[in-house]
Amino acid sequence: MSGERKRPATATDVARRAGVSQSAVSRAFTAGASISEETRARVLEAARALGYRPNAIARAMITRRSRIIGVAMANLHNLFYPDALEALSRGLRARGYQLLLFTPEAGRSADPLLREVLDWRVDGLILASTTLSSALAEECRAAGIPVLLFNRTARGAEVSSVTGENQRGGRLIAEFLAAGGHRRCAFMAGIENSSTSRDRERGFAGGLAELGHPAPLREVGLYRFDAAAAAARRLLAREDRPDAVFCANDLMATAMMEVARHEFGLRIPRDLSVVGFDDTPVARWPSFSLTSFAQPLMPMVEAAIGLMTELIETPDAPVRHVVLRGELMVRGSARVPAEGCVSREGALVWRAAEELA
Amino acid sequence: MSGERKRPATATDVARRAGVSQSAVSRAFTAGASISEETRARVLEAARALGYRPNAIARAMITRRSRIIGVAMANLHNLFYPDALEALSRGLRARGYQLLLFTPEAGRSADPLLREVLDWRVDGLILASTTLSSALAEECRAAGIPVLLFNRTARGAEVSSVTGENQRGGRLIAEFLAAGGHRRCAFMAGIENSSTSRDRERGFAGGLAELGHPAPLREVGLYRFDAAAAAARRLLAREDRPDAVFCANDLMATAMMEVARHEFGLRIPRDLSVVGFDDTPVARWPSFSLTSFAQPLMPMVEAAIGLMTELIETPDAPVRHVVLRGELMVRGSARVPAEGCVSREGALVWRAAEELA
DNA sequence: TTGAAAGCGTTACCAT
DNA sequence: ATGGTAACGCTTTCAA
Repeated sequence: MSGERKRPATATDVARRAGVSQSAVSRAFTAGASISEETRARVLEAARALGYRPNAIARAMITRRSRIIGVAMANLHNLFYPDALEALSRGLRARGYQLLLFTPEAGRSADPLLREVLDWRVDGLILASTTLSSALAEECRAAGIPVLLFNRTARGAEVSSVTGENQRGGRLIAEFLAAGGHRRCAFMAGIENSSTSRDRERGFAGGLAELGHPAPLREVGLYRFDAAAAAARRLLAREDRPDAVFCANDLMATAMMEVARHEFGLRIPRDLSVVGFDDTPVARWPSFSLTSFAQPLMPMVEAAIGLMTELIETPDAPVRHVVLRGELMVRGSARVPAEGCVSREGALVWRAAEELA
Repeated sequence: MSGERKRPATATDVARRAGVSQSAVSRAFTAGASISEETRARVLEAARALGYRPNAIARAMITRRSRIIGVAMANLHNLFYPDALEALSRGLRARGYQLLLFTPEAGRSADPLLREVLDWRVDGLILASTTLSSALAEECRAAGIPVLLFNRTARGAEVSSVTGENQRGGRLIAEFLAAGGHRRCAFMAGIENSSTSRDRERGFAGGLAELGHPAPLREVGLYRFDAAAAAARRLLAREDRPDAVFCANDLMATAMMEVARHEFGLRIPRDLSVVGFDDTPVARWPSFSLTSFAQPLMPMVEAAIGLMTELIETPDAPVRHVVLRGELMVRGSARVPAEGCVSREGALVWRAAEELA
């Protein structure tokens, strides 16, 4: 026989059992509250006996702080994101926050989802795969709900963000490929209107231009394996096939390598150099040994959590853009220039031109 | 100047503006409530003007149903899980539930985390990477909170679950490798005390035994790339090196292949056959072309959501164990037996012995 | 330090 | 169909 669904004990139940007021129970569970050691002990004992734990919903109701952070994340097949999510989850929880997850679809607007999340009066919003509509951004601002973009920036720049050096990364890769003697570079874009893809491309194309190279060929891989494989086929079938490709993330870079080797019989890096972005675990697999720009994942997550808690505690904190330094991890998927690389902690890293000055 | 953090409009605000009672506002937002079309329209108009949306926290408080499902998931670098998480998130939201994520650490008990999640009076718990302590399982049962294990089972079997055919999968792989003429099989375990690894191993070892094969060699790869690579080195350095390895997930299988090829110079499948489990996207990459047992991810997620909603709505629903059929996708990483494979939807699939009868 | 009482923003149950 | 009122379980005054 089951069905004895007893409703959870409340503070009043505990109060009765401990012979104190319900307020006392509340105080016993509030750090730094004014309560004698003796009554607190009595309360805690009674609570233990009844299996009492304060109802977070009621607490959120009265304090008007939910201690919930809404997190938007999609594109989870790009391993950068699951890792980020796991770290965010742990970090938020360590600071007493819950993580309410929502996963916007690539194509459509995230606004309806966002609204549902806002219904929970979340204390903050971390968006890792969507940008806000400006209408919703304004709504959040007016409601005093901090919004933080993770690994993206907004066009209007009126929302705080934490990112890696997308543009500098692209520029470094341009330098690196140029130094490697490549003459016909290509860029494989991710999702066209994402700030990450745009910034990486801007840095790359800008860097090539400065070095007197022609503008790179260009295809779109949507940050997905299949789309990237199709883009790779188009790129490699051209008369003027590129001798180097920078793919806007590692997943697309692996697709590029797979197609180049198995469908076009190319040898990497002899016939084609491939560079990725994010330095996800697959980049270290021997089959790929992918040269890739490493974003500092854990520092980014730490910064995001720190900034978010600051935004929550300081309502009028100004919009901030935190950019964290990364570096180009040099491996075997792209020709290595004769000089310009340095060894760091057992790994090879491309030394930026500006550092040489 | 900002800082005008106006608190969100309440039902009372809307009522005042619309010239109705606060109860009317509530009814306007409750499907099937007894309210005239006219007042509803007036209310909705006022609500729109004020940007009002019902406070989910207050609603949860009074209805005693949070419409939140707690989801435990870790091991996100195994791509099976991010995909499952994304699907769970979408499916739950489509049914009006929020997803509260928590990510237990591999080693330590999930109980403390679970407690925090229960503080939110979640309507249900889906555990994809942890098993409950029996104490907590009992607590949940008493409190009437449905618990569902996803891709795992509990020892005591007193908790409902949704899984693929782990044991049958292991058995099929044994048959497949035996039919391929292999004589020295090995098994690479995942996390030792996980039901998935145990069941896959039981099926595999049992199948081999029935076919008169010796017990497989055995190493532990913890479901992780690095640990699996280390295990692979131990396995391949042996005098009696195996000629076939079944790895309990795809990630470990790729590690196995990488080590075999790049450190031992082995050719796959000529020198070594490798079989994985989960049929994650990487299995289709040409470099691996991994033979792998496909778990039906989307049906599993659908079943989980369906079962969970049923458990929520039917308090005394009995414990159920849903097992969903999968199949062994045959590719190039393991020797293909002369017969026994059939083509299905353009892919090659191993036909189970029991189907031949 | 303690208890009583007033909310927090809803839904649900009454009457009307 | 509508409005008044009592919860829901807690935190936070305010007196004592």
